[in-house]
Amino acid sequence: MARNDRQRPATLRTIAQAAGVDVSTASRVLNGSPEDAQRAASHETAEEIRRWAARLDYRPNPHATSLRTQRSNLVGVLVPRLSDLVLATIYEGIEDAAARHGLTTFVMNSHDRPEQQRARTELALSRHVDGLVFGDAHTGAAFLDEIAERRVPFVLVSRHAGRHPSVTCDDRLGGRLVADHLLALGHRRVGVIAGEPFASTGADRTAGFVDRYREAGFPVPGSHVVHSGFDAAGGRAAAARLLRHDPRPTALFAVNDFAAIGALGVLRDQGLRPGRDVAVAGYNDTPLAAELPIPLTSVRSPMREMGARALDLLVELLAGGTAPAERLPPSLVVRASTDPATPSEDDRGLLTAGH
Amino acid sequence: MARNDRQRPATLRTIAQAAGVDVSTASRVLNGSPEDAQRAASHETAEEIRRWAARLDYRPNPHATSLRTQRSNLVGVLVPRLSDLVLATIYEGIEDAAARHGLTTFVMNSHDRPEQQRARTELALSRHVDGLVFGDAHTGAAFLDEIAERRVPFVLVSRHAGRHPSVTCDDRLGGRLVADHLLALGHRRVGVIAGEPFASTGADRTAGFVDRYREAGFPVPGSHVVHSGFDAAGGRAAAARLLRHDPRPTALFAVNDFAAIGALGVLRDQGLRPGRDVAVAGYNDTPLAAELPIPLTSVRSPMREMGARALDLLVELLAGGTAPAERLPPSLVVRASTDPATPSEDDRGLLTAGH
DNA sequence: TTGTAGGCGTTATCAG
DNA sequence: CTGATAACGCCTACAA
Repeated sequence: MARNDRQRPATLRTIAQAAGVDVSTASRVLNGSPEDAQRAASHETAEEIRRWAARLDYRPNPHATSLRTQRSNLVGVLVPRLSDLVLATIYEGIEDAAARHGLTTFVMNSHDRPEQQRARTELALSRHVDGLVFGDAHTGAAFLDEIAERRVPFVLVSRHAGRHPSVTCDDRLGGRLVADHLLALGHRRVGVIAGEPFASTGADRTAGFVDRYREAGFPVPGSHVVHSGFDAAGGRAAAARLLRHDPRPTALFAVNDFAAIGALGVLRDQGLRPGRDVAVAGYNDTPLAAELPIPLTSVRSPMREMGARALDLLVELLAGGTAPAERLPPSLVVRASTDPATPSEDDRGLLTAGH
Repeated sequence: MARNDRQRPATLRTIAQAAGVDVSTASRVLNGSPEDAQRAASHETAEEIRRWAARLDYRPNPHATSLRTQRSNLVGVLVPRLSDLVLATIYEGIEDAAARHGLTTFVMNSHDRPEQQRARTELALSRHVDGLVFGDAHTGAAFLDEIAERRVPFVLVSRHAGRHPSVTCDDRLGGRLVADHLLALGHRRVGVIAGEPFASTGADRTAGFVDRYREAGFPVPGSHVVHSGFDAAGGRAAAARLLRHDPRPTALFAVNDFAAIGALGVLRDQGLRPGRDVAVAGYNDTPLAAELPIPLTSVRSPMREMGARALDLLVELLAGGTAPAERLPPSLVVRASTDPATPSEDDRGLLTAGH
């Protein structure tokens, strides 16, 4: 009893023989353009071919096609880590769009480590991908320039770097929205949990926020801008540092919801009430933001859309077109962590402000 | 200026010509087994070939190899949704293991919808994957049986179904651990937020929990077991229903951390203090569990390991071997949401009890 | 409208 | 030990 009796898939030859035509006719009918199909065979025989294809469960062998056409229809995607909800969501957008274009994507984690970015990229290249999407760009790193020089088509998503094509959220604007909101609530002494310095997301959100405060006449001192990991632990450490200032800030802006959650933890540990004693705002409007015991004010960024757009851009690039940088608009969602008056039971997340 | 000047990658022929040997020799040296390489050429020429390969940045074209060998080294992975932290983490484990085995994986979301499971699986099959990993198995669905009948190698992960090979957490045990804990704390009237009925995870966790309570002489009435989505919204709805009972349960077991977070929200909205008025326990020990304002008691399940093991099993299957079902052990992590005495600042998550 | 032939890059087989 | 040759499945230029 052979266990390996998974039958070989039908090939064009199989179909052609069954339908009594030659291989090229079958090919034109099944895999060619609609017009090709029309010209290739009479309606009658075309139908016959299609019937056989269906019956024999024919599917073109993509490896043969790739070999022949020099296109793999494969796209490599690099993210810091897929277990980061933000990047998982962006990837869902990428994957959706890829499916629409008949492309297959595969993701890899780089953990934001340069040597892993290199290694994973080389791995993707060795799979002969048609192009790449990077969700883990580091500003100022030479790596992407090198890839670009090798004429490998790619698009950045979420973070931008250099003049490479990218799809991002308008993070400066997002930072400004938070600043506007906190200013309106009367906060003058604020701290920023700024994320990793190499990520444009954190840098831009911080810059937009700080700019607005400076314009308003309340410049944020450097001591009140603290870099951090993008996770709760990072947020916790940064918040602890910021709260050591005396007088302490009355509001904290974390460039990321998870960091904000860490900050909330620190407040609780110190017996401070988020939203009353210290306001806290996050970024990305992660589904959890609305669900927290004290719902979190956050900037909503169009994560799925960013992913989808990035892949669309890549497709244009692959078609020989050109890809501009795109910035998608954010919007502020006000909740109780900055504004205790905000109703929290029924209309979670429905109260949005923003442009 | 052609924009399409991405140069064609070097092929075996290129290398062979450069090194002054024939193609098959180059092939044996570069892509054959180490012994093959030894036999194929003198150490001298072998080195020469390797040097050229490195210089010309040669990488075997995987499409050609697949075509020739009838193996794609591709594995399709199906999950309900990748933006679910649990599945993203499992997938990271899968991807790690796949890389170790020289396999490429690609993930797709099925949203737990049967028609999408079918469609995505067919898509994977049309990519000529060597095998599949399903993270979205539905108990009692005929779908997997059909796939098995077609002799497509696959392994289930996280959820089991039928007698198909699977790698899961020992969810019954996990449920028992929670029951043990709540019983020890004196809870006699408890409610279960049971997850989706088609997922073995929720069903087993519930069963283990309920069994233990029955054994202890406090059977959980059916009215106190409520199905729910695996997200916060689902948990919120279920918790609201459970808390309508009079007298109300003194403890809630949610088969999933996100559902537990939803339950925490409901408690807050009703002015009840988690851990004091009503105990809440979750499952999976998501990184967030420890970070919540009131840290969440949860069952730690080895998510990455499950993913990695599942892929290892698939590899065995592909090698013609056999794959038993595996259940990995869970462990309970006690925190303030069930036991207010639990210290919460310093040693979050370090206090584990376990099987 | 239909058919033929060659080649994409690799590997396996067979002959020297 | 080395080298030629065929074939994996598909696509397409060219011929009939």
